[in-house]
Amino acid sequence: MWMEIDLQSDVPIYTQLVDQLIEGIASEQLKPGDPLPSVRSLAADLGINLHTVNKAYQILKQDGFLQVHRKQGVVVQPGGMPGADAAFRAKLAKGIRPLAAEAAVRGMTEEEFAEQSAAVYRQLMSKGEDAK
Amino acid sequence: MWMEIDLQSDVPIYTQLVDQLIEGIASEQLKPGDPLPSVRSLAADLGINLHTVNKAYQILKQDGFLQVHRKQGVVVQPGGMPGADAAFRAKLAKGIRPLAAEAAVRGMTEEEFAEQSAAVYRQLMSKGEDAK
DNA sequence: TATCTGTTATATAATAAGTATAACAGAGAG
DNA sequence: CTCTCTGTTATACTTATTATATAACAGATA
Repeated sequence: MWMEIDLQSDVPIYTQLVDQLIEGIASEQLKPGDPLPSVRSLAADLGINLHTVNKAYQILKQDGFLQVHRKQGVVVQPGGMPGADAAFRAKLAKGIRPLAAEAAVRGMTEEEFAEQSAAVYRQLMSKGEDAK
Repeated sequence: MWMEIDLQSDVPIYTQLVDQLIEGIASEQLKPGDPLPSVRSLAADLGINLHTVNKAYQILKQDGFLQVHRKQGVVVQPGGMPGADAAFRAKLAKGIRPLAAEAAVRGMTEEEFAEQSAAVYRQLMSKGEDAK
C-alpha cells in the first residue's frame, strides 16, 4: 500500500491517515467507488491497531468522503463529494489563520502567502498526474 | 487585557496564547519593544495557571518573537523579527497541505483557495488599522 | 527588607491516543 | 450449515499530553 505513517510525529496516527486519504482523493489517486483495504489488513500492513484505522475511517465516513457497504468493505464516496459549505469555510479560515499570522510576522506579503498556498495546492494535485 | 481563551476548545490553551500573541504582532497591535504582562498576572487575568502562560512565552522566546530581560519582564522582540527561512516555509507547507487537500476535494479551485488564504491574511492585518 | 520578575522542580489530576482482546451481526463462499 | 471475511461495539489497560497546584530560587527594583 501507498500509505506511510510516522510514529515519531506529534500528529496523531489517525489524523495522518485521514490526511493521506483525503490527499489521495484530491489527487485522484483514489477515485469515487475505489475500494479501500479493510481496517484489519491496513492495520496489519502499517503495524498499528485496528481501532486506529477504524477511527480514521469513521471520521471520513462522518464527513461524507467514504461509504461503508457492510457488504464488501469501505469505498471512496461514489455519489459526489461534499461541497465547500459554510462549516468547511469556517474550519478552513480557522486553520489558515495562525499560519497567515506567523507568515506576516516573518515578512511574507499577502501575495507571497497566497502564492505559497497555491503552490501547495498545485503540488498536491500533480501527484496524480502519472497515476495509472 | 485583550486576550481571550476558550476552555472548551480542543486546541490547547498555551497554543491559543501563542497564536493570539503572534496575531497581535502581525496586526501591529503589539509593536517591537512593547511589554507583555507577567506570567503571573496574565494567568490570574485569564483564570489559568502560571505554567500554562509560561509555556506559551517559552515557545515564542525560542522562536525569537519575544525577549526576556530578567530585569523587567517580557517584551516583544525589538531587534527585528525572524524571517521566513526554509524551516518556516517547510512548516507552513506542512500546515497548509491538509487544508488544501480537503479544499480541493470539496471542489475549490486553486484560485479560490489562494484567494481564501489571502482573505484571511488581509482580515488579520486589518485588525490593527484602528489601533491607537 | 519587601516585592516584583522569570525560572526550575515536584507532584497530581484529567484527558487523549493507542493498544490488546473479545465478541457480535451481516454477507459471501465452500 | 460452516467457515471466513466485513464493519462495529465493548471493555480494559498503558502511555503521553495538558493543565493545575505548591514551593522554592536568583536577579532586579523600590
